Amino acid sequence: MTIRDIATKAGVSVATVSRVLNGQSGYSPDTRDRIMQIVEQTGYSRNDLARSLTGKATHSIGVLLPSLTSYFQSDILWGIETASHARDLSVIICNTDKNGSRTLKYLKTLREKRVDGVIFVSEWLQPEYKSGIESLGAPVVLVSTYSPFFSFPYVKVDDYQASYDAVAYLIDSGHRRIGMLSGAETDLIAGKPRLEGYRAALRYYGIEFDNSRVAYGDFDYRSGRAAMEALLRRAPDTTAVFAASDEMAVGAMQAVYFSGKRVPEDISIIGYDDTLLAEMAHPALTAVHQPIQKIGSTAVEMLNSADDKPAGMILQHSITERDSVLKLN
Amino acid sequence: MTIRDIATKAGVSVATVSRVLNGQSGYSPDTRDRIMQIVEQTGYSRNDLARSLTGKATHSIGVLLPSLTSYFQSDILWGIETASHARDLSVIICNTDKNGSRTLKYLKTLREKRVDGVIFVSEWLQPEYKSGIESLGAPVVLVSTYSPFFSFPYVKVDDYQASYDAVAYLIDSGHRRIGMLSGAETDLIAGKPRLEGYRAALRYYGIEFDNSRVAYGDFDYRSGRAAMEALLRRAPDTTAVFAASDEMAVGAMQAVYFSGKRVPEDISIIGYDDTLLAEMAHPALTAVHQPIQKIGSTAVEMLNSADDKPAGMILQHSITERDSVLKLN
DNA sequence: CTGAAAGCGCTAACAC
DNA sequence: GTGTTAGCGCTTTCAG
Repeated sequence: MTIRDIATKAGVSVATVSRVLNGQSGYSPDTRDRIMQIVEQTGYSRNDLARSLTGKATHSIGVLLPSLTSYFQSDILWGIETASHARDLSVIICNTDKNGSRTLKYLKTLREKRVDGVIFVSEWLQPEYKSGIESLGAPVVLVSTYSPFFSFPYVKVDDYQASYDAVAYLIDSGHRRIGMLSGAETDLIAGKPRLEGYRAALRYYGIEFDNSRVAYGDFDYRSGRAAMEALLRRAPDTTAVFAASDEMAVGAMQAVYFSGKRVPEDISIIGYDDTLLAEMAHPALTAVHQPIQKIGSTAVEMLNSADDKPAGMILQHSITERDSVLKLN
Repeated sequence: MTIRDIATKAGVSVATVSRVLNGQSGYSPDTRDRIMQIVEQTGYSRNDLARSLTGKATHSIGVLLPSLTSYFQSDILWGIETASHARDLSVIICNTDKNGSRTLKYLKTLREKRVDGVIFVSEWLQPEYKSGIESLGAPVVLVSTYSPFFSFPYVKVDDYQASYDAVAYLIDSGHRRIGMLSGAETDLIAGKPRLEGYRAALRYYGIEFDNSRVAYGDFDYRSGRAAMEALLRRAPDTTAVFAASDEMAVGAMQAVYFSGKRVPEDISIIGYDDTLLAEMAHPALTAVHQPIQKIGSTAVEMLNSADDKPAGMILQHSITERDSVLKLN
């Protein structure tokens, strides 16, 4: 069943059918009704491929993300999907698995599919992606990341400031011997900035930075647990810890329990992201809150705001207080 | 840059270019090299829309799921995405939000995009979807669900048997006063069967079913917590509980803690799914294991195995023992 | 108000 | 081996 079939049945031309189907003008109410009726009866479905081929939009966007299995990624995706659906955009997911060649392949596919835009989530854009991205010929926006090589609009929170605030919160609660479970220092998005924020807060409050109080991981549960074990070993007098992600924080809790200590009585922990995990933890996790879903939906909006996109958009973070931080004062 | 452009540059016809681009036969190595070189230079990218329009596949599938934000859904999606990528299929995600009209709208879009197949994850297929699904004109497979109205192939574990085994495990561990945190009885997929499995196990071991020991929720954390609170109130002498999902189990743990009891010393808990959450829980959660990612990838395989699809595929479940169940014997 | 016709970029006979 | 040509289903001038 094509537009031509229904044109024939209605005794009009394809042009007319196309017009009514697209809500344009230039036909009598009469013919419109006749056409619509036939459309209903026959169960005609327009072919979006043909439609897009004529040079219009494809009504689909691609989302590249390093992983699917964390509440953070899921929530971002939720925000993106919801906003897209509201705009009649289909979203194609691409799990890059932090793999360069996989990413390149996705970029190729996305280009062949002529997507209307692509969103990179938590991805560090390699210079080698340049040609692949440019030839996309579509707008791109960055989520929870940014790039020094590409000047794409981004939407994220201020990692440095958020970390600073988390640590300041710990200090305000009376803690002085504060450790950190950080991402890799080479990670210029979620690693270094958060670590710097931690150091800056210590500095501001006149607390000396002690290298033995920071342990590294890669944001996931297991690495958080391992990092905390190391930290506990190296600096057992630590009374509070700032974890660079909720998952790491939960891993840290586990390590604390197994060391025979308690949270928050012996060790306070503050997380980062404020995902559902923070609520599920026991004790419930105090954490830096990111408006995750909103970050996702904002990205979609930026994709569509043709021109005058801001260079970037920094969304507000905050601290959600729960039960994992002991107030010493 | 189209196939025609590169044909001109190479001094051959579009047909020839198409042939080499698609690895068909019928051209000299010479012309092939010439063409490929021009393709490289110009950075030509084939237009998949045009390609699909000619009646071939669209190389994309749609995945409908009720939610994005649970490890279970994420893992299923991971399995689907990974298997799809290996087959050069793009996956379009559709978050139905358990909403009928949203689902119908997605079905419409998916049809307009002429997807090669669609996968329903954990969705109960409403009769009203019938025309929408049929007019898709594409194969569909069901994941972690099945349908009495539609005879689509499905892939899942045996919910009834898995639940039976979970409860039998509890009984074997010496428990007799066993409760259950169930999904709605009206949920014919993950609700009723699991509840029936629970009852069957009790029956088999000669334990009387006690209605006050079962509380209902909807598989998520909060409902699990609330259900457990109710259960604790109604049947405080319960020594073990089977939760219909890991999330509910974790919610239950929280309720237990707040009631002043401990897991597993006072109350044992066994979960269902065996997601990352089970590992993150404290104590680590013993749970019914489902091969989640494999379920996802298997679904993609079924989509592609043209004919002779099995009516359904029941994957093996097992029990992952951790620390949330106390052995009374 | 409505129709004819020229593509959009590609594939697939069918010729030579 | 290689070229011609007829679509695939739709949008969009350009004419009436």
